[in-house]
Amino acid sequence: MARVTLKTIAEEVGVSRTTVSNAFSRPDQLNPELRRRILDTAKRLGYAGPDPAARTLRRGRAGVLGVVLTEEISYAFTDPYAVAFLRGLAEVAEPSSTSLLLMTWPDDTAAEASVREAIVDGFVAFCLHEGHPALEALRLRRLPYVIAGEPRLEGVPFVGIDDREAAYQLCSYLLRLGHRRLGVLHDGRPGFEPDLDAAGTSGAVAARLAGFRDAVREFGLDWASVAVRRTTHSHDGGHEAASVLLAADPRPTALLATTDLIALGALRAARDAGLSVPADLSVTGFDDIPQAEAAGLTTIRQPKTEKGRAVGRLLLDPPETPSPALLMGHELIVRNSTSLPPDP
Amino acid sequence: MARVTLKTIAEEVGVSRTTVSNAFSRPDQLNPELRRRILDTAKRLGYAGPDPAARTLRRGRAGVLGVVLTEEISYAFTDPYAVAFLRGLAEVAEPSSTSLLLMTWPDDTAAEASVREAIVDGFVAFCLHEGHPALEALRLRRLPYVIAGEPRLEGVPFVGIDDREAAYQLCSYLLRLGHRRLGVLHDGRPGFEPDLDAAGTSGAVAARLAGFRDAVREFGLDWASVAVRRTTHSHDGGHEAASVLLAADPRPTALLATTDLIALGALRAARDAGLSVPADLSVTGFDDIPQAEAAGLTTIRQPKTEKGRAVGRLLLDPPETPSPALLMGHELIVRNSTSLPPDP
DNA sequence: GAACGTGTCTGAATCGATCCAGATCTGAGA
DNA sequence: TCTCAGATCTGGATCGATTCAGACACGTTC
Repeated sequence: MARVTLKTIAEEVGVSRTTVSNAFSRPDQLNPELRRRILDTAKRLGYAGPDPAARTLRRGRAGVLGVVLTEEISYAFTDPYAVAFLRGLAEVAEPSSTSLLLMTWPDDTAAEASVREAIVDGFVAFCLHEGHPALEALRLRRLPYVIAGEPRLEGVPFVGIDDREAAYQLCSYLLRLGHRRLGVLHDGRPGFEPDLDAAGTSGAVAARLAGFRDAVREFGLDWASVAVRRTTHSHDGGHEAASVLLAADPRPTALLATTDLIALGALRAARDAGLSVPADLSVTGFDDIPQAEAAGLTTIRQPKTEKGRAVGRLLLDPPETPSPALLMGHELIVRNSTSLPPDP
Repeated sequence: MARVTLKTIAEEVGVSRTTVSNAFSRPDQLNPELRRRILDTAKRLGYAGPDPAARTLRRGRAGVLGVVLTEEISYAFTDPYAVAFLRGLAEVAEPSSTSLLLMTWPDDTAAEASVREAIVDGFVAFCLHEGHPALEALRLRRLPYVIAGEPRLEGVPFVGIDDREAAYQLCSYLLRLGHRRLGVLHDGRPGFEPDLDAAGTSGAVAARLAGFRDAVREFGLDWASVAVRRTTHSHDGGHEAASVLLAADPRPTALLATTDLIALGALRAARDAGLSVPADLSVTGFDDIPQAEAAGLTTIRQPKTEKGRAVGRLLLDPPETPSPALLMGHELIVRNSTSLPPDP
C-alpha cells in the first residue's frame, strides 16, 4: 500500500493538494467546515502530517538550530555553564518555533560528516577548542553560525566575554590583597601548550592565562615565578593538580583556576592538606557555576543565559552589518575563598 | 546571487546534474579525472555539498534516529543508566551511518510538535512515563519506534527487563535473610499513584512494586504492613524519604528503593541517622549504576548497553514478525549493603 | 564481423510538500 | 444592475537532489 500523502487525501476528499496543505499549515485560508472534513479523512487514512523533509526543502527553512558541542557526550549537561547557556538559547528559539539539535560525537573526526549533513538553519559552536575539525566543517557548510565562548576566529560572529580582561581583574585583586606566591591551574587536553602571546584570537584558556600574566607583570613580578599546572577540566583534575602545587615549599598562598570546576577540586585538595581557606590559602575560579556559590568561591561571573540569548538572536535575525565580536559584561564575585595572605 | 546547487556546477563544468551528483555520492560511477574536475569547481564556487533536506526527501531515508527522552533536559547525561544505553545505541547505529537526534523539552507538551516534525527514520522512546504526550505523538507519526524500559504498550515493540520478576527476586532475598519490617522508596512525580494490579502493562515503578508485593505475600506477610513512600528520582529525594521511614518506631530493618539513585540517598540518610549499613539496616537499589558498585549497594543489574544495542537493531533492520516484548536478562548483584537483620 | 560486456555519461521522472498567480463565487455598496 | 472586495479554492511551477532506463564508445570474444 502506497504511502499516504497530501495527494491521497486530496483525491479522497475531492479537493486540490493546495487546499489540503492549507488545512494543515494555513487554517485561515479555507472554510472551517471543509477543513474539518479534510482533517477527518486525513486521520481516517492514517496520514502522519506533512512530511518534514519535503516541507523543509520547499520552505527553505528547517526550524532547527544545530548546537555543536565538544567531543565529550556528557559535557552538555554535566556542566552547569552549558545548561544555563542552552536555556537562554532555547528561550529565544522557541518564539520562532525553532528547536535545537544537540550535536556531539564520540570523537572529533565524526563531527565533519554530521555538520555537513545536518538539516538546520544555522549552527552554534559551543566552546570548541581551536583547530577542532567541526570549525572547518562549519565554514564549508555556508550556513550562518556563531561561535560561543571560544575560539575567536577572524570574521566569524563571536559571543563571549573579554576573558583576558576578566582574568586580569581577578589576579589584580589577589595581588592587591598582598599575595605574592601564586599558583595557576588551567584546563587543557594532554599536551596542550597555551600560547599566551596569540591570546587575542585564540582560546579562552590562553586568554585567561594572559590576563593573569598581565596582572602579575603589572605588579613587577616575574611570570616565571608563578607555578602553572595543566589538568583536565574536572573536579578530580583540580584536586590532583592543586595537591601537587600545594606540596611545594614554600607553598603558594593563592591558587587561580581557569574554571570553577577545577577550583572546587582545589578547595577539596586544600582541605585534604589540612589547610583552611581562606586563612591559609586563597582560591579563585572562573564562570560562577551554581556550586561556586555554595562553596563560597571567589570567581568571575559570566552572563551565561544572556549569552545564550544573544547567540540565538544573532542567528534568528542576523544583523545587517556583521558584528564579529560581541563581548558581554562580566563581574568579579568576591566570596570567602579569598582573603589576605597568611603571615609569613 | 543565487544559491549554488548541483545544476550550477553541472552548467559550469558542462556535464549533467546526474554526473555531478555521482561525483559526490557514487564516486565509482564516473571517470576519476572528471570527478576531480567537478569537485574542484564545486569548491571554487563555494558549493556546500548536496542539500541534506533534498537528499532525504528523494532517498526516503534520513539517516537519523530520534531518541525521545524525558522532560528533564539534564536526564540524558546525568543518569549513567541513560549514558550506557545511548552508548549501545550509538554503537549499532554508526555502521549504518545513522546518527542520533536527542530530543528533550522543557515541558511535556512541546514534545508533540517535535515528534511530528523531526526528520528521522524512527524513534526510541526512552523510559517515558505512562501517558506521556510523546507516546501518542509517536503512534500518530507512523514511523517505526521502540519503547525502552517503560511503559509496556500493547502492540508496540518493547525492550527491557522483567521488572516484576527482578523485584520479586530482590525482595525474596531480603525476606530469606530474615527481614520482616520492610520500607519501600519509589520514584514518581507528585501525585503519582502506582496501580500494582495493572502492573503487567504499565510503568516500571508499578511493576517493581508489584514484584516486591509478590514476594511479601509469598512469605505470608501483609503488603499493608510495608511502609511505602514516594519521592523524586534523585539522591536528595531518597535521602529525605528514607529519613522519614527511618524515624518510625519500630524502624524498618531493610529499605528497598526502586532505583539506585534513591538507594544512594537512603544510604546517606542511614549514616546521618547514625545507623550502620548493613549491620543495623539493609538497603537495596535497582539498575546497578556505576556509583552503586562504589557504594557497595546490593541491586539488580540490567544489561544497559546491550539494551541500547537491541533497540538499535530492532529499528535499523526490523524483524519480519513483530516481537512486541524483548526481555533481557537481569542479575541480582549482592554487595555489602545487605545482611541479616539486627537482633531485635 | 556480430555479439557482448564494461565503463561512462545523460535526460526525464520523482520524492512530498509549498508558493504564486489567478479563477470563481458571494454579498455589500454605488 | 454593475462593480468591487473578500473569501475560498485550484493548477502548475518549484525546492535540490537521486533514481532509473538507456545511449554511446570502446574493447573482447567467438
